[in-house]
Amino acid sequence: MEPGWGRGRGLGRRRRVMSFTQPCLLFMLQTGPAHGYSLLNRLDEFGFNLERLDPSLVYRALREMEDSGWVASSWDEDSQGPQRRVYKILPDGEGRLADWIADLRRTRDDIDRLLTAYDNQSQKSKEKETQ
Amino acid sequence: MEPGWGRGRGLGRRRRVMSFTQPCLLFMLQTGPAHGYSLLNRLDEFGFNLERLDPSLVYRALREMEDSGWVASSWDEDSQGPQRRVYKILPDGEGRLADWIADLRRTRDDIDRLLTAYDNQSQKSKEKETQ
DNA sequence: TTATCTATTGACAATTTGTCTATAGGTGTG
DNA sequence: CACACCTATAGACAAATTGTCAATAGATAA
Repeated sequence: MEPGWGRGRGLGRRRRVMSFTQPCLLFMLQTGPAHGYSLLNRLDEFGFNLERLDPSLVYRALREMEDSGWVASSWDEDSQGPQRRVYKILPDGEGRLADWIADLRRTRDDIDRLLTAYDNQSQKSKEKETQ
Repeated sequence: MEPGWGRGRGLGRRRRVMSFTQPCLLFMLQTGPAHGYSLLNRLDEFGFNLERLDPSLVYRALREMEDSGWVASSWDEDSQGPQRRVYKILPDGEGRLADWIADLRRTRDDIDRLLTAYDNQSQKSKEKETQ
């Protein structure tokens, strides 16, 4: 459905994995509504380094997903402190997530193929050495 | 060594996998010198769709890697048809490839973590349905 | 001579990321 | 109260990466 690493020329234009952030956010939202800040702080579960991750990137990703109709947000009424937006996933978002997951599976398999080839190659050179 | 998906804020700036093209090219060059066109046509082994892949992207990647000192090129003397550049990997390129492979391993593991979580979640919803 | 395949390059637009700054309410401390 | 610090979100703009298209050119086959 979505293109692979093969880009360019007419058809498939966008990269397979739009930075991994949006799929992770969508996945977290599939388990229940949450506001940006808490999502941000749970991204380390997916390999993000929270000290290096600029929060604005997460908020931007959420806004973009809202523009795309994958999530909806509203201001949380009963919250102490500064106002916060609560996001929830929409049906289109669940569909998008399913597509992304399928893409990620292919991506993982592609990476695996290279890793395996590399390991085989290294193995071969090593065997040659000890001949 | 290289940053993860976590971007922004000072330290790790570049994305982990620069589009997958360069690692694949470097890997192929590790098995022996080759010219751009033949490398291009072997990229389908790594999941690229050759019909959609714009050749200019491959040549650009090769030129960038040459600028970085990872590969070296020379014009092939004894070749029929249009002149062609033969690339070979340099020691720095082998080092860079090893780093990329390590990054890709982490990337694959990160993706795997999300896929596993997604599958578990789907499994749970299914079980709930049939209750 | 026209098309097609091999082979490479360059320019420029579009998209995605990265960085930095601004805003603002709440809490705890000296 | 002044100050630091944490929660929470947003906006502007620069930098990097990708995508698209067009140009060039030799060889070969119809």
